[in-house]
Amino acid sequence: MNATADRILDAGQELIQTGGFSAMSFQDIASEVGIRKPSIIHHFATKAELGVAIIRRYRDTFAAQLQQISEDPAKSSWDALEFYFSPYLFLASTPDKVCLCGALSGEIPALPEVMRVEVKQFIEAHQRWLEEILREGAERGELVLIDSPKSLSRVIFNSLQGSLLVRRSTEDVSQLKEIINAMRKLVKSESSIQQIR
Amino acid sequence: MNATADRILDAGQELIQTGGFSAMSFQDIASEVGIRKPSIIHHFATKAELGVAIIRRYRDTFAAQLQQISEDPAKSSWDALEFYFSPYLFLASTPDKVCLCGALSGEIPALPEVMRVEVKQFIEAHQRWLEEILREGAERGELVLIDSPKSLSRVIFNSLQGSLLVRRSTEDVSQLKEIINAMRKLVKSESSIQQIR
DNA sequence: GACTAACTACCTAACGTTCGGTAGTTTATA
DNA sequence: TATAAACTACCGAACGTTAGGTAGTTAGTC
Repeated sequence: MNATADRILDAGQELIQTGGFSAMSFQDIASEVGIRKPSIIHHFATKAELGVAIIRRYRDTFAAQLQQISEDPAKSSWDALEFYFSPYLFLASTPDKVCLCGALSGEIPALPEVMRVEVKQFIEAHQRWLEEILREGAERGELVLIDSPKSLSRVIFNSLQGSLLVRRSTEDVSQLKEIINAMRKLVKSESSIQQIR
Repeated sequence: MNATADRILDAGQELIQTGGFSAMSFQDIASEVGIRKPSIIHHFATKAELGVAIIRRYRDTFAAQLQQISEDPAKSSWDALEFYFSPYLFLASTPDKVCLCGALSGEIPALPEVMRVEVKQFIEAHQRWLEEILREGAERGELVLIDSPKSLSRVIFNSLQGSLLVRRSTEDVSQLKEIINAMRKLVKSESSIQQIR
């Protein structure tokens, strides 16, 4: 059984990923957790503070997993890339969940300043990490890139975020899988000499 | 001098593209247009109705431009593609404007049902159009695709939407230009045999 | 008895929306 | 052609609801 603070974070994150930060209310969280609205304020003084706590927890968890993969010599660049894809594939299987940073990026203008810097750092970390995987993979000959690691990492990250975003409108679950397959081709040597139709 | 209804649509669209539909209030629009809040209701009975009108106008304008290009025999697939990129490049030059359908996709769960179907149709139209350009370009030998027209159109559309979204966090204006350059490479023959580092 | 976690009750501000009404213009009819 | 009816564009005031947040109080634990 989790502590109340954790359950508040869980419920809050879920609500942000499904409906956004603005649409998430203390009342929603309270109903979900089974406590009263002001009890949340007891744990997180303001909505902004709660938002920051949710981002930091998510980012730290993710960063720890990424580092673990990076440091494991048995894991190839392919493994790292597939690991990076896995949470997106999970999100694609849900009806309307998106990546936390994608959800928050969409409403940056409405966010308090303290949260904006957190989101920015989170996204930059993602892109740096992806770029590093691609660079290493290319150096070790495991990947053959069709463009520079920096450009490709931007393409991959932005397409994934875009797919999750757009899927909520189209309700087309397969689109993200399609994108990921396309991304796999972009870092594989075969596709770069094969010309399709 | 535009009619009041048009000026309401203009102000509303601007507000959605910079801050989102939820954050847009009748009061904001009224202040911008220079009328009082209830006067907006005289032209658009509900916020949802206003939202629908904004999407339809945007979509119709865009569709007309696209059709014009498609029917012009002097325009190549390249021209059509570059035309498709141009509004994104314009948006990238603004501080925080995103594509209307991107902005709305991000808050689909918060939108009234009547607006959701409009957004969905809009996005599907975009993707169909892009796919058609790619297919024709490949058939006429003007483009050499690294993947199927359908997959590639998804990659292009989602990357563009994702870039606009993410740019608001990173404040990195160059990223969208970078993406568009990468997209150009994906449909050019040279890049598909050239392997970069 | 101090501290923590939860509670009830309440606040202010903002939201979309409704209501009743005022000008000014257009249309229909006697 | 004068007059009445209807319509267009807008307004101020208020509604019910919801939001984030505050104050003060109670129950349980070390």
